Amino acid sequence: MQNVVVPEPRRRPARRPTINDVAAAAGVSRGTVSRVLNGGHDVSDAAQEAVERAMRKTGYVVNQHARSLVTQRSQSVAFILSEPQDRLFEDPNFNVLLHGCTQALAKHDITLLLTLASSLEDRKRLGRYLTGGHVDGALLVSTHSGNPLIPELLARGLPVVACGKPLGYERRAAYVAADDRDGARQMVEYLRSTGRRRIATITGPLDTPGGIERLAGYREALGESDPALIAHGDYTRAGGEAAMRRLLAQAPDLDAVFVASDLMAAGAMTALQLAGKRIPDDVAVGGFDDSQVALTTQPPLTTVRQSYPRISAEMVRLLLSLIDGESPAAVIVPTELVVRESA
Amino acid sequence: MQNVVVPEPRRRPARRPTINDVAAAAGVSRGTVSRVLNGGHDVSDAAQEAVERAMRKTGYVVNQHARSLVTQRSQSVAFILSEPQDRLFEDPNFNVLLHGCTQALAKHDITLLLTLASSLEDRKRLGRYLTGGHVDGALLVSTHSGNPLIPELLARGLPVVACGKPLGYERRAAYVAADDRDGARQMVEYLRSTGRRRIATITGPLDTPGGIERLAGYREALGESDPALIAHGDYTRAGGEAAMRRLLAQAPDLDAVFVASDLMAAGAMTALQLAGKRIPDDVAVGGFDDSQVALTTQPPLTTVRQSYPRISAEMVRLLLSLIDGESPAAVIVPTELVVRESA
DNA sequence: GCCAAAACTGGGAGCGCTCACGGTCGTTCA
DNA sequence: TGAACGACCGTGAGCGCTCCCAGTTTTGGC
Repeated sequence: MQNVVVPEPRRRPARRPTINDVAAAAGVSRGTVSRVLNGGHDVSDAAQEAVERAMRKTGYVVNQHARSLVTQRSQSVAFILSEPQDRLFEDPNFNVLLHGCTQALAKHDITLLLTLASSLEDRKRLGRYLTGGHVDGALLVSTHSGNPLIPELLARGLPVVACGKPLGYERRAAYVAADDRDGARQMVEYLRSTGRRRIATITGPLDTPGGIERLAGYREALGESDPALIAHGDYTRAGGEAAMRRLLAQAPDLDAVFVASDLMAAGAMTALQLAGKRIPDDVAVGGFDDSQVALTTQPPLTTVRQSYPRISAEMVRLLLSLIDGESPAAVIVPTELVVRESA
Repeated sequence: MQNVVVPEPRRRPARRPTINDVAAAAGVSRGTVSRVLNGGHDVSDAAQEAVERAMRKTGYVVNQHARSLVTQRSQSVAFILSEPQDRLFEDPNFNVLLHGCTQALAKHDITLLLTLASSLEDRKRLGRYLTGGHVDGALLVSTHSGNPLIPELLARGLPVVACGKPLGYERRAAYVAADDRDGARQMVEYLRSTGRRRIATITGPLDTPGGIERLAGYREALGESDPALIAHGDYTRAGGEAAMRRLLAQAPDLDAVFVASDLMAAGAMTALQLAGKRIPDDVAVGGFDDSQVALTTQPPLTTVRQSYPRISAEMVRLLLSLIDGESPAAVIVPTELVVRESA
């Protein structure tokens, strides 16, 4: 007898029940089961109950692919994370944003999917995935400009809502942004109102909306300003510290500094304290974000609050309207000055 | 003239091209286009090129739902985050795990989807989503026992691989776990080898695999042990600090402590230092995880490394084999002692 | 008691794709 | 020369659902 290789018998895992199985079990037609599945209109109580019993008995779960094929809807949207090295995770605000979106979408029975794309290769696959009909729309946090995913999704007609102005696509993509410029203006005006006259700033990277807009707000509030009072940071604590050192060298007489993020502000405070400056007596410090760190600095940080719950709610509202066929819009959410002890 | 409400004209956004459009444009049949889409076997060079040109011209993107409907595959798997308050995000190791899985799946052209489920409501929707055929399988980080999603997914026959022993489902769900017990044993034996005689431990929560197994390893290495040398923590820094204080009260003569996580170990070190103990002179401290914090403590922490890249690779391998019809298996990944200055 | 409207139900068509099958070539080899 | 084969291609069937239309039954108003 030969050693015959039996063609793999791969036990098919017991075919999933379909709508037909349920219909048969309930003694009704496919159509009636479908009606029960979709809200139960025009279904008699008897039929409704028979179907429900049959579904329980057969362990039926609707096949989303079949459904989506005809409805052209997947009842899910993607939250795109496409930064190479994703620091977003570490940002507590990001968590708030994410959960806010999840909750808001849940009200419409839509599942939120987080998708990562670090490498170029990833980004390609993700592009295919997203435009292949898997999701009804996408949310994304736009940080640095030039995210290659945006034009692709836009070209395919996928509804996209960005959090923060999507540099280069402001006209074509919908977005929700905090009123960075106004927040910065408020802060600087507040600093002036407390008698500060040499107000410096540490900006975010100038290829990010927050970097640009907050600087613009600073300039707006100050009229013209001394270039020596401006230093650029990168939204990290260390970056803020380094920028503050540069500022102190360039303009030793500064008496206030508006820093474009709380984390950088924390770094700046360290630099100031190491330089022997008292906060706020010698130098007032203002931050931006009202994140966790604002409460842990010594002294607590005066900052600008952006309401993330509000932002996430608006993002979802916008996305749903896009999915419904509306045209892209921009929503600017107000910011609010939060005065603590650092200024 | 009456004010007639015109039934919403909703401009249909220019029907997406289908495989038939491509076939027509290329002058071939549906079947040939499909073959090109799926690897291009049995397709002449001329046809191949005509189809590719037609796809470019029409801007064709395959409809994943239609494809999935017949293949019963979605080419995507979910990574489930179902902790209510997700601290995982803050854990740098989690990032490594996530990216590792993404990369490993990418090799098979499978997209990884992160899904959140904080509330019960969320969990229900997620259950529906996952079992509705949207994904081919799921990866999950099992922390506390009793995750209600596990039995549901298992019942529906969805392939599931857990990271860490899924308490209560060890037999039915596949999992990959670090060799917690052996790691703990190694650490304690190392502490003994350096002459320590009163070795205490701070455990993780006892409804987590890490909590249980690391304690078991500690006990194994020590034979019997004094209950006064055991305190329970919750994987937080503050929890570690509190547990250390309790230990110092219960057993002031302890000369070493094995802490079940680096973060707790950092807290424990704070408590020790506040109590005037020198590390490692008076008390040696050993951690677990080899996370970022192990390098930032003063002195640097001796700890147990678990290889997250390895774990993620194994998880993906296991999941793919499950999807292929293999039966669940458990993989235990070795752990390794990393000696620094704290012990 | 009659008729129209409302309530409910069944089933055909079709969403966009893959798969299996069978047909048509041109080649090869006895 | 012709049978056998491989390369290539087209087509029907069908995945599991929703949608819609054409019934059939029930209800209500006069």
